[in-house]
Formats: sequence, structure tokens, C-alpha cells
Amino acid sequence: MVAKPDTRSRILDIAEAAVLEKGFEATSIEEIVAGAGISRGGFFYHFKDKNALARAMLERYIDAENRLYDDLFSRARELSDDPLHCMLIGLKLLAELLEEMPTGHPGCVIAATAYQDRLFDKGVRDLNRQAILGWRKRFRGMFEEIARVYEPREAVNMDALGDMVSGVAEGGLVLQRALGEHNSASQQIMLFRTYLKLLFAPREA
Amino acid sequence: MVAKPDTRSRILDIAEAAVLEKGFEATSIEEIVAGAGISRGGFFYHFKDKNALARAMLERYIDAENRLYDDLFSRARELSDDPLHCMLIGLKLLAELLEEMPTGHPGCVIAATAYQDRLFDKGVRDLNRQAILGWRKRFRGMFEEIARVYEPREAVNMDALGDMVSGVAEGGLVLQRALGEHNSASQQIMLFRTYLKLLFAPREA
DNA sequence: TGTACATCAGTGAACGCGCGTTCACTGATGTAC
DNA sequence: TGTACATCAGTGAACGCGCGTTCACTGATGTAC
Repeated sequence: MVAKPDTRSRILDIAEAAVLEKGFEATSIEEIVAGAGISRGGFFYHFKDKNALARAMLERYIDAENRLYDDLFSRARELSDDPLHCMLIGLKLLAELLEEMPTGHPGCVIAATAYQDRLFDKGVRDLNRQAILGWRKRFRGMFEEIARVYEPREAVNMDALGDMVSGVAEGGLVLQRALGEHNSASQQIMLFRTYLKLLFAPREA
Repeated sequence: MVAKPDTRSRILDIAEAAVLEKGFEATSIEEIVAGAGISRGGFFYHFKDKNALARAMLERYIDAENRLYDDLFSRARELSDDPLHCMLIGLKLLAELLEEMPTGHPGCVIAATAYQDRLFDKGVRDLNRQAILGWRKRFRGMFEEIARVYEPREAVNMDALGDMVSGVAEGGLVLQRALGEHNSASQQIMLFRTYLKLLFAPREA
């Protein structure tokens, strides 16, 4: 038997894939434990109930997403000191990453959760909300830094612009999923990138 | 007893509200028939099974959305002959409409369906796909008309730009839902509107 | 106008199945003395 | 080094409940002659 990583993360891996495919309610504990090679009881040793599984899945997903953004934009900052260029490079890297994923991006657990609201307890919904607010703050800060160097050509609400990164990504993933195309999300991110170029580009003569 | 509209659309109304709140799987036929004031058997007289309900819901939703777009942009065209201004007016009307809805927009059945893919048969998934392709074509046509008058400042993929209307709306609705705010979707649409202004604005100087 | 039959729009009891959850138990490993 | 006990990471049978679906039946309305 192959060396298997600890059971808890194996459960989370399998659950995440299944939830993205069919939704949370349609994913049974039976199929999770079958995939993980344990018994039903084993599952409940790791998670007190199905809501605890949802919370753990979301926490793990949000952490991974945050690490990904940290990584992307720190690599971008190595390539340019200018905040606008840095943002444009970071978004290009993100678009490439979305496209490279062989079976398409796993899709966004956030959206899947948002559309099955009442199934979850308050803890799960708060987690979802805090994650999006975190991304708003992250990108808003970056956009304000850009705006100090390049005056925006049109007045925009910076909170909404920060949200737009998440929104365009989520929306792109929905399209990708519904259309069965593999590059919709990356195309949408690239269009957003063009938006920022136009918004912050220095005025020509 | 109040005059009740025909049972079939009453079922669809109740199902749509419940599905948007909790997802399709979590919405039971029992609760639908309780809401509609009929018996379980009555439901199966109108729909051969739960998948037929999904198909009917999606069809009705897509029709309504198409009629809404038709209406919005024909009103816009009455106010301006210029294709860019017409688009900007239409998007403003859409944003206002999204904001006016008292409990927020019902949310998009498309996204809810996309994230519960495997639950549905091919008919449902195709319907979803065709709807998004229809909106792509609609908006792509309008953008090409604009581009014939105003040369875009940056080269953009017109299919992707057409998709962006749906994408930004879907993404905005996901944010709105997850954040519990009521105006995220309209704000995102307004930001997209600013994008178009920048993209097609005649060069100054 | 009366009668026979067909269709429509349901009723409501019954079905079997699969789900989330519980629980008594188990074998391997770790720790104290 | 040996023994006793505790903890960890499960097993697997059993539970009751609610779900989607079926089906024999029903009463109201429509149509033919």
C-alpha cells in the first residue's frame, strides 16, 4: 500500500473534489469514506458532523488561496517596483495559473457555499464573508498604492474595485463551469487587467 | 381563498425561491407541495421527476432574463441612437434594477446550477450553456457595433468581452450573497460600465 | 336536453432506499513507575 | 526491562428518519351523439 498522508487531509481532498462536482448536500459521507478507505465511524472521529467538514474545507481553501496571492504578488514585486506594473504582472501570473490547471481550476468553493447558504451554520457563512472582505482589503490597498502614483482617469469606488478581483474570478469560474471551456476564467482576468491599464494609464499628450 | 394562478407556475415560483436559498438537492418536493398547497401526487402530475422541474425552472428563468435585457436595451435605444451611449444607459438601468429589488436580486439560477453539475441530466446542462452563449452573442454584437464607431483603445477579445457582462453579473451576485450586502452586484455592473467608457472613449487632445 | 365517455388536475397512502449519526468495541502506540 | 494504564485512530453494525417516486383512485369539466 502506498504511503498515505494523514487521513484528515485525505478526507478533505476527496470531499472538496466531490463538493465542487455536485454540491455539498449531494456529497455523501458514504462516498467520502469509500474514497478515503476508511469506515463511516472513522469519519466521525475526525469531524463531529457534516458542518464541521464544511468549515474545515472552507478554512483550508481560503488559506491556500491567500498563500497563492501572497506568492503571486511577491514574485511580481521582484520583477517591478512600480505598483501598477506589479499588479499587471501579478494578474498575468494568475491568468496563466488558471489556464495551466489541467482540468481547469477546481472552481471556487466560495460560490458553491454561497449558493447553498441555508445548509450551513453561521460559522461557515462567516468564514466565507471574512475571506471575501480580506481579499477586498488586500486589493484595495494595492489599488490605493497605484492611485497615489497614477491618478485614475475615472473616479471609482476602491472597495468595489477591490471586490472586482474576486468577483471577476468567481464569475469567470462560473462561466467556465457552465460552458465547459477551460480558459474563460483566465480570459476574464486578462480583461480586468486591461481595465486597470486603461484606468491608471498616464494621460497621453 | 385568494384567486391562485395556475399550479404549475406556483410550483415553479416556490421551487425557485427555495433552490436559490438552499440549493436544488436540499429543496424537497415535500416542502414545495406544502408551499403550493397541493399533495405530493399533484407535483408528479406536472413534472415527471425532479430533473424535469430543474429544466422548467431554468427555461423560465432564462426567458425572463432575455425579456429583461430586451426591455432594458430597447428603452435605452429610445434615449440615444449612439450605440455606446445606448449600452451605457442600458447598464445603468440594469444596475438600478439590481439595487431596487427589495431583498436583493433572486440570485442567478445559472450559478446555482453550474455548481451542482452532476446532479442534473444533459438537458439541464445544455440549457445553461446555451443561455450563456446567447448572452455572449447578444453583447458581442452590441460591442462590435460600438467598435465600428469608437475605435477601442486596447485590443480585446470580443467574445470574452461579451461574456464579461454575464460574468460580472454572476460574480457580483455571488459577492452579494456571501457578503450579505444588497448592492454589490449593481456596483460591479457600474464598474464594468466605467470600463466600457474608458475602452471606447474617443482619444482626447 | 340527456347520457356516455374522456380528459384534466389532482389526492393520499404506501414503497424502499440511502442518508447522517451513534455507539460499543478494538488494536496499536505512548507514557509512568 | 516489565507491567499497567491512557490515548489515538479507527471498525462496523444498527438506528430512525425523510426523501423521491408510484399508483389506484376521484371529482370536476369537456365533448359526441
